[in-house]
Amino acid sequence: MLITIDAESAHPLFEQVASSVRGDILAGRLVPGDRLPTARDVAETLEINVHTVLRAYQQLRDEGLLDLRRGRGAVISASAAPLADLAHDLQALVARASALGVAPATLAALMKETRS
Amino acid sequence: MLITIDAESAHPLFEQVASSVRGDILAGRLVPGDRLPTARDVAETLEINVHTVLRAYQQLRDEGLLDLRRGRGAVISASAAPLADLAHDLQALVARASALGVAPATLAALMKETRS
DNA sequence: ACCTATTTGTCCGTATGTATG
DNA sequence: CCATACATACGGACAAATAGG
Repeated sequence: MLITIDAESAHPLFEQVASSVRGDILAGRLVPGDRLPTARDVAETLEINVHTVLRAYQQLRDEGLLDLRRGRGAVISASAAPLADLAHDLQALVARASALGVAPATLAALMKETRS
Repeated sequence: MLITIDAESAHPLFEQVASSVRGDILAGRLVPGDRLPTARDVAETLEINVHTVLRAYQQLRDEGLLDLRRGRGAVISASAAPLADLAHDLQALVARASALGVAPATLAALMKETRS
């Protein structure tokens, strides 16, 4: 488990932390059940504030990728498993939308309002 | 515009603020284009911290209900665009993901990592 | 059943950055 | 150029759930 950030990046720190974990899940380096280091540990390692890490963790929780429990820590959630497969079709959709001038962010917004 | 909270409630303050605004939108008391009072004003009125209000506002933004702009304030967002065709395939993908136990929010997060 | 340490959750305060008007 | 208002980050404090002794 390696969470990395780039102080020079224009992206917010909390977003970088979330993105780093997300990438590890997509790449299969993190699988359901795996535990992330505690927010405090990550914060100390990266030399950033605990709240910044917690914000990243909570964002991932909102995305359904992380299971957070007080006193227990952060665990990759079960629903994070079949992501690699979906990622392929997702890219196709994004490409198609892009050709229509629809930005990924717009698609993402649409997606949140889509009921299955 | 009246945002109310209950100090005795077990629900978090930021959630109560978000819920209050959400209710007003659902009830039609707030329509697209309407401006919310600034976070600082709400905080002072309710005697809570600005961050607590901002957190509520940002959650509503993540839900697609609010449009936040620096220096301008918080505006109820216009309902989503047409994109009917795209929405159809989108729903199919969401349904497929759902069958795999993957939440829409997870897909939306994935999208951020997808390059077109 | 009790106590303690751990770890996330919330809230407050402060400071600085940045887009808007 | 300047005031406004959201955005991010840091710091501290206490609460609440969990796990372990």
